[in-house]
Amino acid sequence: MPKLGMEPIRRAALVKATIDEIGAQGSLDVTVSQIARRAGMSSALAHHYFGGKEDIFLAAMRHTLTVYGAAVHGALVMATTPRDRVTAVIRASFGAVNFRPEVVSAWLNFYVLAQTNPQAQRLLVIYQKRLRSNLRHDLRPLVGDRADGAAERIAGLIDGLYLRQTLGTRVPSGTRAAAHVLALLDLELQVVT
Amino acid sequence: MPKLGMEPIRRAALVKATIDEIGAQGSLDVTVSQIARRAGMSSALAHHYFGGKEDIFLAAMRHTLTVYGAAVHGALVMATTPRDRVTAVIRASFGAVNFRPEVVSAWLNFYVLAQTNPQAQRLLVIYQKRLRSNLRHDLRPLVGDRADGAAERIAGLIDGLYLRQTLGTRVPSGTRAAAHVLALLDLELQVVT
DNA sequence: CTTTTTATTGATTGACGAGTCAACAAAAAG
DNA sequence: CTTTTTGTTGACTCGTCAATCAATAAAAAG
Repeated sequence: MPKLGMEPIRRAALVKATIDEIGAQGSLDVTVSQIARRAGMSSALAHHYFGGKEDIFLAAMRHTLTVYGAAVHGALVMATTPRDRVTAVIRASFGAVNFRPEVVSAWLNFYVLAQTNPQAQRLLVIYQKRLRSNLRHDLRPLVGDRADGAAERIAGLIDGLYLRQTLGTRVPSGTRAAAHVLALLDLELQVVT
Repeated sequence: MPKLGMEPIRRAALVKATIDEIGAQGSLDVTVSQIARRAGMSSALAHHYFGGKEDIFLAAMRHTLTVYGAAVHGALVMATTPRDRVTAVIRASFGAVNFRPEVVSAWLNFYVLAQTNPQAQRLLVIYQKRLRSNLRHDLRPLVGDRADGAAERIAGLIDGLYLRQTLGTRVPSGTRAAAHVLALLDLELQVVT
């Protein structure tokens, strides 16, 4: 009983299923069948709407990055001072939407994908550039020409805490992770020059 | 023409080949045949000396961690003051041996392996604990009860810079990466309480 | 010498997975 | 109504790969 206009629905379902499956399985070794089953359709249909497995992966990455970007953007509009803006970026990075274990696990695997897939690499590089650029921009009025280094360290620590999260030894706490980065921000602002 | 006492030689060759192959390919999707070929033997022989693929991976991880640990240890014996010791750990982390692109790429993939393999997870957790413990111990005399947070931040930044390295956009520079972490150390020590 | 132990591989098996295709169903267009 | 477009799948192909095994060869032990 084919209903019309299924394409966007199916694509969205597949993208979500892909992130969930990669996250749940903790690996890129997920079959198209698994993804399709999780999205409630046959693997043939998945191949029909996307060209192949890699295209599905890339769409899932784009979606993840978009969600992340939206969270950051949403937090930024409510911030006024430069310091508030930096804080907003940090908080958004560890917000409930982005810092869920499956999502973090998916991120890790996207880094792996980027090792072999130029498209994936491009996407991650863009994300990195944006994050640093955001931080640098708002740090400039706060610490002047130390902004570059500070942005690099804050961004690096964010990535590092994500990585740590993938080992999932303790219960995930975005709040705690954010606190670590905010402490670093304090340090950067307290500096005696 | 079988020479005797080949076992340790073959095992070592396989371990090295595994790291190289994972690094070169940027993925855990390396076949036993590829590893064996790189190590100059048949895949059957690889299976003979190790139980299976996972055992080969775990041996490669152990080796990587051992090499890293040795580098840190070697740097520590030449350091005297607490600050020198922290600096030594940081420098060793980004030393020429550990910060080669293939090795960093292998590290990334070991994190992925740890998502599904409990043994691999255990190994990485031990590495994390050791690194933090080392840092905490030497930071204590420098910053007192702020040592815990400082160690967490420094360790996190190290991991984050490793992660960044895997995207390999620019030429890898362990020196530059180390400089970032040393700058953070400066901040931690300059703090006004 | 024979027998055992160690080293080694080509060939094979068995499983699994990406991608294709023919065929069927229903809605929209004509 | 017919035809075309859109949605959907089961079955199949083709390739790959981990793991096994039988067979060969040389050294060591007896």
